[in-house]
Amino acid sequence: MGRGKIVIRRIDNSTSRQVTFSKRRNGIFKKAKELAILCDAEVGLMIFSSTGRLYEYSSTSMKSVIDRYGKSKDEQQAVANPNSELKFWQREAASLRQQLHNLQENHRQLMGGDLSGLNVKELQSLENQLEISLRSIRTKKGSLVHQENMELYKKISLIRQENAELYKKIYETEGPSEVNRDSPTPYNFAVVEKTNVPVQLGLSTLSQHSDGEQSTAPKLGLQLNP
Amino acid sequence: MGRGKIVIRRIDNSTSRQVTFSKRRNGIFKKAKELAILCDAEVGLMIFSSTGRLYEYSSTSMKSVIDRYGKSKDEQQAVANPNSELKFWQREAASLRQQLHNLQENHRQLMGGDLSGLNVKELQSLENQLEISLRSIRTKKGSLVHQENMELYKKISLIRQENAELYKKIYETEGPSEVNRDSPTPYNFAVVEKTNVPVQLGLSTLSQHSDGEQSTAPKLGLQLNP
DNA sequence: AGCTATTTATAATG
DNA sequence: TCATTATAAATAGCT
Repeated sequence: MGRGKIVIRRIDNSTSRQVTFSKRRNGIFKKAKELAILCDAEVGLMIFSSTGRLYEYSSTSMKSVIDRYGKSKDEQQAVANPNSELKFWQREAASLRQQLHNLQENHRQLMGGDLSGLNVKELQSLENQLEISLRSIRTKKGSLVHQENMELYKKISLIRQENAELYKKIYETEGPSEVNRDSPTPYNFAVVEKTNVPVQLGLSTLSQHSDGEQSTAPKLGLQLNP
Repeated sequence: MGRGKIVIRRIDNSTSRQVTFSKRRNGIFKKAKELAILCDAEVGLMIFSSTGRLYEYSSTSMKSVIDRYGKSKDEQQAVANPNSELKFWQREAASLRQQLHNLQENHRQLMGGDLSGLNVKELQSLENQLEISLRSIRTKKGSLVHQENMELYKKISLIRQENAELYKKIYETEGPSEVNRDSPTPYNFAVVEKTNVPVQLGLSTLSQHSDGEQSTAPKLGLQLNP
């Protein structure tokens, strides 16, 4: 795959050999990564250049790959080792790995992955499950947003109260001047009643939204920030 | 480098994944051999398939490569120690158990379980994920139901045709009597046109239902059962 | 397991 | 080393 065909034998010219090494090393690393991802494989690749330098790639970690390699080789030799504790742990790991694999498969399917091989009934059940999940998530989110808003209102109320007291101070020391005119209501109670109106709106909006666009809900709290 | 371009992501279909694995494994082994020869490099390549099978290549010997790797990394490989193997498996089991636990937690959360400890943003993300899943499930279900209906209509058409032929026989043997009056149209073609009307309705209903109550959809097929 | 239309890797070159 | 490009090689999608 180049301008000309080459024979696979050692490249004599040292410079060309280096250049080719660099290019092909990148190529094979890319291939290794693709294989690992596409085929869900664990890959370990070690390359020592002719100058002795190490280049490595592993889809997980080289230690894991080498350990697994050693283990795999031991199993292949199948030297009937009567060490029951070792066998116990090996079986334990195999069982756990199986469970993990099953759950991963389930999870992948759930997250919109591979739906082939499911019939209408199974799809209906999946759909129902997801709908139940969605409902409880939305409920939870709604109450969280509500709580968040409540805290924000409380905060606002406190700040307004503080303001009111500051105005009161100014009023007491300077007399009833124009300072009061273009300013918010200095009375805390009235302010609280005012700010409570959007709270009710926010709540009813949330419960209506159980099936549609809801990403605007969190903004309710933010809009009230000074 | 194939009939079509592909995205590098896990291949969902298990059979295709196996086929691709086999092809690409051969490809990468060839590349590794060529690199070793062309560039006078020492190469070690270990690949574990998703089913756990080991495939390996090394230009010298895997032991040599791993030893050299260990030296190069200034790490000692204690795999030879039989006691450490036990520890390895214990660690392996612990790690797998942890992964399993995490995934189970995730799964439970997803299936409408314990949502405490999640903030609004996380809940929103979960909600979005579930909505995507729901959409793809509904699409899949819709097409399955449609297919089912099509088969039922075909069946009905065949039965009506049979009926028509029976009527024809009666007509031919008994002459044009009253038998025909309170009975369905004996002509097959007309019947097929009639039964086609609900097909169109069913289809448009399905596509409109992408966001709302859809559990009635499967009944469309059932209502037509004799 | 083959077969090709395509994509991808890379040898040669600037 | 870097970029370009003509060409060889790999392989995705089929059968």
